[in-house]
Amino acid sequence: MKNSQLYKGSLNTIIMKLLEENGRMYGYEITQKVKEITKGELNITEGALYPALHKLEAEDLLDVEVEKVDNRLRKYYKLTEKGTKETVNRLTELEEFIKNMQSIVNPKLSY
Amino acid sequence: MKNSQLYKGSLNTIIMKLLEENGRMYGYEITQKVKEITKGELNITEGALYPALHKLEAEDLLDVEVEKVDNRLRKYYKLTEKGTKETVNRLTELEEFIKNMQSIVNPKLSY
DNA sequence: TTCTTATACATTAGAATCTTATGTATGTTA
DNA sequence: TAACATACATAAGATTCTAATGTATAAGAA
Repeated sequence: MKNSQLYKGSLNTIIMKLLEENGRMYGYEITQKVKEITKGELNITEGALYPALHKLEAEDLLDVEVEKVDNRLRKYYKLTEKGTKETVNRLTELEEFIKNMQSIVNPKLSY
Repeated sequence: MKNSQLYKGSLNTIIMKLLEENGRMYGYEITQKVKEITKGELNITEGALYPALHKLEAEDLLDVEVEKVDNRLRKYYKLTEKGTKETVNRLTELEEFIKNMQSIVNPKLSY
């Protein structure tokens, strides 16, 4: 499936929100969770996901713990303290973004 | 003002929706309209706007008419027939996108 | 009168984010 | 035994943007 260009720029916020909600998750789990929530409409590709996780970790927003489950490697990510604080900002930004887009799409209702 | 990364990918949809709403508009007018609707929160830069307009025109989604008003050049853009049809798709995509993002941000309300 | 701000177009270098393709490895199911 | 699922990763190239710069006219302030 091809994702709309609209999703560009929203991946970091999605990752951080899911981690806030679920405590800790590994990469593959995130892709499956997003697929489930959006009923298959949004598929996060590995080429987008893994670099994003690495960058968030480098920015000290995520911590990682490596575990071996069923003889397979898993990297569990969770929000750092800094990441938890930043998630609040990102979610506020997302709400503002959605509100603004709705104002543009449905001007009668909003201004 | 710095726009959130979230807006990345949404400019084409914004332009097309405004043209659907207002018949025809010129570039500068679009930037002012968006600023007004979003109460100053979203500022479209020229470096984003003009290439986007040129691309939409090249894709046969927009038509352009050049006029001189008060001794200043204006390029009025309007949707082509193809552009009008495509706008419906883009707006549907935007609604799906917003719905999906809300499902992720507010799981209790939506799944 | 000169400087700033507003109007109106445009391009370009570089950044950020993504897709598509490819690679490695293990486990499960047809 | 072949396909699919799980689980990580990178890399080339595309797309979309920001920030900077450029041209030109008009209006308003110092």
